[in-house]
Amino acid sequence: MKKIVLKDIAKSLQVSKTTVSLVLNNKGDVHKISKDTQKRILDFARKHNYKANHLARGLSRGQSETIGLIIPNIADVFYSKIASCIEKKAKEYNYTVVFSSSNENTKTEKELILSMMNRQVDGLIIASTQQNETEIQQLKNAKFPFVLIDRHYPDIDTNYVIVDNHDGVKNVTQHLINLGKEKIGFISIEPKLDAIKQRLYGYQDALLVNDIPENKEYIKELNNNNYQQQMKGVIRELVGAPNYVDAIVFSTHYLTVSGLRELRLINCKVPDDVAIVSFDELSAFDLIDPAITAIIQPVNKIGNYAVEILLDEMEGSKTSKESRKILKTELVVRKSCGS
Amino acid sequence: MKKIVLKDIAKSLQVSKTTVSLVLNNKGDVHKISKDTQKRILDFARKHNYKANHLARGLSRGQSETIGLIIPNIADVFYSKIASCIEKKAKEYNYTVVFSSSNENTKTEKELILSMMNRQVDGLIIASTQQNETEIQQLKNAKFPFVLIDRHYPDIDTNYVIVDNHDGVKNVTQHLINLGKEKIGFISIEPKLDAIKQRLYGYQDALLVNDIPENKEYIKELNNNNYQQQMKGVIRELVGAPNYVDAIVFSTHYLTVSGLRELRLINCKVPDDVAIVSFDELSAFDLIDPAITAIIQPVNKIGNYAVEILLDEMEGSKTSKESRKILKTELVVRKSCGS
DNA sequence: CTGAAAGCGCTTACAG
DNA sequence: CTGAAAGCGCTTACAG
Repeated sequence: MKKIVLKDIAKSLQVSKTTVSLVLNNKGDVHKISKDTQKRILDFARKHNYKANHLARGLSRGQSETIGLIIPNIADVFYSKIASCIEKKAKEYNYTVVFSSSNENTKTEKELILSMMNRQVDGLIIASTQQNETEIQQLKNAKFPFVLIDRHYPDIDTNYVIVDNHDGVKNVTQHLINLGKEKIGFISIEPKLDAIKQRLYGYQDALLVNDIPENKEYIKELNNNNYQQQMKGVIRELVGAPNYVDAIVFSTHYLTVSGLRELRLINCKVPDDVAIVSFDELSAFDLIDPAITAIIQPVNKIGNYAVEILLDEMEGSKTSKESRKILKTELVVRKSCGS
Repeated sequence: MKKIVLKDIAKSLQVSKTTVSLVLNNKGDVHKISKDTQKRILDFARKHNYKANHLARGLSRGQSETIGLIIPNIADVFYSKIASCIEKKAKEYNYTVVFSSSNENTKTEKELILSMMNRQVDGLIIASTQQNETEIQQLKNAKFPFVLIDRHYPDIDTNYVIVDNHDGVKNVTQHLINLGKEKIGFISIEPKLDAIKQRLYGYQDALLVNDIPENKEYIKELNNNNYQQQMKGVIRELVGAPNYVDAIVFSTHYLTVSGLRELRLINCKVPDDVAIVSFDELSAFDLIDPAITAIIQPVNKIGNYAVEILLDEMEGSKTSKESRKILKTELVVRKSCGS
C-alpha cells in the first residue's frame, strides 16, 4: 500500500520516466518500446500496485475523467435513480461522477457550476433550476460540454434529455375522461419550471379536445416550500363544496402523497369519491390501497442518454448539432383512478 | 468565462505569482503584503472570476478537498438519504464528495477503494460489503482516513457509525409479544452482513427473555438476488399450514414490500390475520393500508457523524483513538402490527 | 514587503 | 528503441 510514483519505477528499472509513462498508457507498441522493457515495466507496476495520480495526470492532460452532476436533491428517489444510471454508464467509459445538490436554489446552482469547472470536470449534467440563463449561455459560448436533464431552457439551444410532460398528463387526463370523469381537479406547484407548465398545458389540452370547459377553480398551484400546509385547504375545496371534483391529477409524486394523506383525514374514499392519478411515482405506490395510477418517467433512459450525449460532445464531435431527446412517459393504470 | 490562471493575474498586475497566490489564500496579512497590493489582486480576481485550478492546487498541496463515498447503491433511498446528508455536511467544510456504488460486489468495492485513492480523495466513507478485510486493514495500516458506516468489521479496529440493529429488532419483537403475538416469523436475507445477523439475534433474544421457544421454521433467510421469487413460497409457509404465524418481522424495507405484495395475493389480512413490522422504511409506508410499523434508522445522524469523524481524522487528530458510534433506532408504531 | 525557484507527479513533443 | 526537458497551474520554503 506504500504509495509508489512514476519516478520510483523508472529508477528501479533503470529506464526513463517517459518510457514508463508510455508503456503504462498502452503506447508502448506505437513508440516501439521493446517487448522486454514493456514487460518489465508492466510487471513491476502490477506487483507494486502502481496507479497514476489522477490529479497529476489530469493537470498534465488537461482533463480529469470526471463528470459533474448537478441535481436538485440526491435524496429524491427520482434523481437518485438517475444518478445511479449515470454512474453506471459513466463507469463503462471510465469516468467518475461527482454530484452536488442545488436544492432548487438558483444561487447554489450557479456556484456549483463554477465549482465543478474549477474542479476541472470534463463535462456537466444538470437538472437545472431553470433560472440560470446566464451561466448556461456562458457554458455554451465557452463550448463547454454539458447536457441538461429533466428541465431545459426553452430559449437556449442546448443538448437536453427531458420527458414529454405535456403528452403524459394529456394522456392520463384523457384516460380519466374516458372513465366518465367530468370534474377533474389539477394540483400542482407554482409553475416556475417549464416541465410543470407543460403538465398543466397537457391537462388543459385534454379538456379542450373533449369540449370540457376549463374551470379555474379546479386548478390549484401550491408553493413548493409549504405545499403540505396548503394541501389541507386545497383538498377540501376540491372534493367538498362547491367544486365536488370527481378526479384529481397530481403533478408530482410528493404532491400525491401529501394529497392522499389529506384525503384520508377527511375520509374521502379513493377512487369511489374521487379518482386520483400521479405524475411520477414512489416505489410503494402499488401497495397503497388503492394502488396509485401513475405516469412513469423513463429514468434509465434519461440517465443513459445524458451520458452518451455528453461523451459524444466531450469527444469533440464537431457536428455542433445539439442533441435533444424528448422521451415519452408511460401510463401505469392501477386502481386509484377507478378503472 | 475565459479561463484565467494565476500567471495572468501576476502579469497583469506586475507582481509575482507568489504574491498573488498568497493573497488569494488569505495569507496576505501573515506575509505582510501591502493592503494596496492585496486589494488590487482581490479586485482583479473577483472581476475576472478567477478560481484556482483544483487539480493543480491539489497536486501541489497534496490534498484534494474531496471525500470519497462508497455505498452499495445510490438508488436505494436509505443510502441516497445518507449521501444527501454527507454532501450537505461536507459542503460546510468545503469538501466535495464523489460517490460510487459497489452493488454489494466485493471486487467492485475493492477496485473502488483503489480508484478513489488514485483520485487522491482525502478520506473515505464506506458502507462496505464486509468482505474486504485486507483492503480495510491496509487502509488502516497506511493511516488513511476513513470511516465505515452502516456496516463495520467486527474484527478490525476502525472508526464507524452504525445502528444498534440488535436492539431495534429486539424492541419491535418485544412490542409484538406485548400485543399477545406468540408465533412470530422472521424474514431476512442470508446473513453475510453483521448488521443482518444482529437483527436475527435481536429477534431471538426477545423470544428468549420471554421464554418463547424458538422455532426454526419461523425463520426464513432469502437470497438477496432472488428474494422475490422465494418470497412467494416463504410467505405461504409462514402464514399457512403448518406454521400459522401471527406476526412477521421483515429485516429490510424491500423485504417488507415484497412480502406485503405476496400477502395481498393470497388475501391474507394485515394485521388481523398476521401482524407485520419492518426494519427500515420507505416514504409511503404510512399510506399503505394498514400503515406499516417500522424501525427507523437515524440517517441524518449517520451521515453527519461520519463526516465529522472523518474530518477529525483528516486533520490528523493524533489521538489515534478510533471513534465509534452505535446509534439507536426508533420504533414507529403504526397499524400493521395490530396495536 | 516581495520574488525567483523548486516541486507536486504526471504527459508529450522533440531529438537522436 | 529510448531519454532529457518542458509544461500543466498551483504552493511554499527560502532569500533578500
